[in-house]
Amino acid sequence: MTEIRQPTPRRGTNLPRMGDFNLTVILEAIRRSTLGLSRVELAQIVGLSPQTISNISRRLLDQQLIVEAGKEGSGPGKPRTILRLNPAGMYAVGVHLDPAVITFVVLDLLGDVVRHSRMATPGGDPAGVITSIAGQIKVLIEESGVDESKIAGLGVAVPGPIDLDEGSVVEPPLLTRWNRVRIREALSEATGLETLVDKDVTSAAVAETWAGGASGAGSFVFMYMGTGIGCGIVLNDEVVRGTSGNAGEIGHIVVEPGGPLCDCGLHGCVKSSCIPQVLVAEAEAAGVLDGHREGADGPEVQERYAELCDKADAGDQKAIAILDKSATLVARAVSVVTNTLDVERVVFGGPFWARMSPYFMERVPALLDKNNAARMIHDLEVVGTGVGEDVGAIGAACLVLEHMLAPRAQRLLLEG
Amino acid sequence: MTEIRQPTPRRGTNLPRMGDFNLTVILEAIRRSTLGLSRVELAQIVGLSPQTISNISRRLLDQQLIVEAGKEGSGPGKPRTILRLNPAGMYAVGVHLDPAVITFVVLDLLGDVVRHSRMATPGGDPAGVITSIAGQIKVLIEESGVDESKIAGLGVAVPGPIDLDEGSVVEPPLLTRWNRVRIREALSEATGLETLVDKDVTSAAVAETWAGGASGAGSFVFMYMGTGIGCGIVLNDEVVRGTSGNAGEIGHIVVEPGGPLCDCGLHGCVKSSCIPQVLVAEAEAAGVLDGHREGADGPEVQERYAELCDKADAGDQKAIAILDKSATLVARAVSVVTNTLDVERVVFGGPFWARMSPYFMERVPALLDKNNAARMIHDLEVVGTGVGEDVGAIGAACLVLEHMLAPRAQRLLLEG
DNA sequence: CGAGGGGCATCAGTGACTGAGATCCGGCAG
DNA sequence: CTGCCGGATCTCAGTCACTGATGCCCCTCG
Repeated sequence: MTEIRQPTPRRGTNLPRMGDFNLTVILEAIRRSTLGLSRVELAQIVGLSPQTISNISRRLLDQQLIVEAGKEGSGPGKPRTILRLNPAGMYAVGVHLDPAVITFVVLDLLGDVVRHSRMATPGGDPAGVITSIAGQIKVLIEESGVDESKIAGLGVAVPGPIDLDEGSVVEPPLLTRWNRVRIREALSEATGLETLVDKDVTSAAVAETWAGGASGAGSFVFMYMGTGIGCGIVLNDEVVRGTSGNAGEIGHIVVEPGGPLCDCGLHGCVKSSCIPQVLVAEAEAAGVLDGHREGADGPEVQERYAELCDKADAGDQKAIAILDKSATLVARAVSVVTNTLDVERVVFGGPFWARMSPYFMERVPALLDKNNAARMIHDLEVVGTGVGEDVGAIGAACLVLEHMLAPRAQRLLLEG
Repeated sequence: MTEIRQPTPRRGTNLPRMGDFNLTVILEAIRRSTLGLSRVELAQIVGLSPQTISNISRRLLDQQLIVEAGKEGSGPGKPRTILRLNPAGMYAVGVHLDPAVITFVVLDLLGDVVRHSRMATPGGDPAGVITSIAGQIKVLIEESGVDESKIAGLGVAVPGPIDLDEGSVVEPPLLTRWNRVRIREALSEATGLETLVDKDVTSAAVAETWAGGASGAGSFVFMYMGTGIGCGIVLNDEVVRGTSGNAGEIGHIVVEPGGPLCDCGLHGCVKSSCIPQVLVAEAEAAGVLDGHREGADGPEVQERYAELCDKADAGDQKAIAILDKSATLVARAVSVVTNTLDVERVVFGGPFWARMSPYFMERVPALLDKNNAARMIHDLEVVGTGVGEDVGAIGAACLVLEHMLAPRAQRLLLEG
């Protein structure tokens, strides 16, 4: 128990901040519409006067963030000029540093992938790895052919725990030697790009808000199904990071009575009962998968997990049982989170999601509904993300877009 | 799985909203300072120019929300005029509808209780109960001697689940017959006061932000230890309510492997393992408490629980063991929440807290620290609330103050 | 081909914050 | 006791974002 910190009162706001904020509000409205919006529609939606909309539209057009895209005349009168996002108005680079593989993407303003690449995570010391990453980023940008002045920055998604203030990685379980490595500073210097660092699951949630379409709006939990299982949290369109950027640690929620012993001393935590590595081991023990390969790391687990899913897809009852059980267990953990936060939606995603999706979608929605404390008041949607396997890297790039262009309340406040 | 809702884009902001918001920012800064602040200090803290501070101070003085309270001259130069909250500038009425007892308070602007009263919760139909409540409110206001024009409104804290949009109570487990009762409408009509309804645990968290001093700032979880156990969540000084106002349902977090069977089908949930009723039953079974009284309702449980604590205070090892175990179990649930949200503080409170506090404060901090996923990055404070047993009712009144005077981001946005 | 209607731009007008300078207030040196 | 000085606060324009009124523009329809 430490001394209570001196509270930092919320700071005021002023005219320029207000203007910038309204600009982002309008941009978000355009972004969230599939087909673009006219100025009049925007005025209705955001509640500002048409004049203000016109002025801000002009600023956005000047900045080339939006373009006028044709007219739409339904009845009499002057047809509406449709405003649409200009995909080429801004780009961002995203890197996902995973214990097994590093993924790189260049994203345009729409959140579409312009170019991507991967490399196996080198095992050397962090400094060397960071140099490799910086090199690969340069190559990727060149290959993409994107005007460098249009690149707003670099986002980096890393496994937790992290220190958001420092921009550092703090001893993640599967990345030995990465002890308090200030990756933000290092990559910022090496690439010359404005750099943001965040946790992988948080990045995935941001990806959903930016590139995920309708399911990325409002309040939701993004369940990231990777080598580990974590969640990203978005409440009222704003991502929740927590005091130090470590929100979303759900590995020690107990989901399986009498399950395997976890390093925390309890049995049947998410971390010890439903992560892919455990399921693979279980399948090996049950004879569903042949051979026992110990010390399986990232890519190997993914392969073996795919084998397990293949068997299940082919009708192997034991394989199906393992996947079904994992769905049940994960649903219990999700219920804990959704009941704590009363969100309106759960979005599943991550590198393992595509293969497990049929088994999960069949069971999870009903289980969540059954355990939903607010069942009488509202439904709880369950959807799979539209953002694919690279959600970590895409989310990393979205961190940059979100930071620059999302209407966060924080943007209004004077900094101190 | 339902159709995805049409996203409701964030609405813009304008000049008057900005002015109102800055007013609340300044008020909050003054409120959070113990001894009052001068205009110059305010300018530094909130980041606005001294002129703006002066203008807003004048508005606040005109509204009698603050007063000039003496001068403070340390060196040469004109001494600073200290601005302080005017306790009599605004009042709010709070009601906590608990299954066992209804508590009423009148609060001043500082969050201090001006007057309070209680009544046993009548068993009749809701309409009758609501009439009684309205009557008691009238009496309380008269007795308090407060100028009615200074009463900003009425806050009502109720057990969940609730429907925030409707302002209704939706079938709480211990209040039979309260099925979708629109208590907000009913009490608003009956009393003529602006009325807000919220969940008891959320109200308790709001009480902490308003009347709890330093521990009510920043991001924290308020653990409400009542007949049931729930939590209120505050992130970055703003309370989290969830889609329908039902955030904070943690009753089904599994904390005791092989514990008692819960109605959800699992064993050892918070709800089935650590609520007072269960502990009392356990104590009876272990012979710590004599006699077995079944169907114990609210007040009786509290009495019996107090007896259990008396025994423990007197050194009864079995009683101590029961309380210690409950602390361990609750700590597990708290860890789940704090790791999910990465808050900086846990605040314990509620009607049962005072008695359990020594047993909890001895064990919980260490247990939380051990399980803190962000342990390497920051500490997790554990404190008991300064707001006493009436935290529910006080929080209810604070809902009104918070709604009118807290610098919520929501205040900036145009409504639609 | 003209009327009509809706979209959008222009032009002041309002109001909140800002910067410079004036004013006020108390302590301190002479 | 008096004048000087430093700091806090106020006065007075100035800037800028949003708003309301007005008018131009462009398309459809009769």
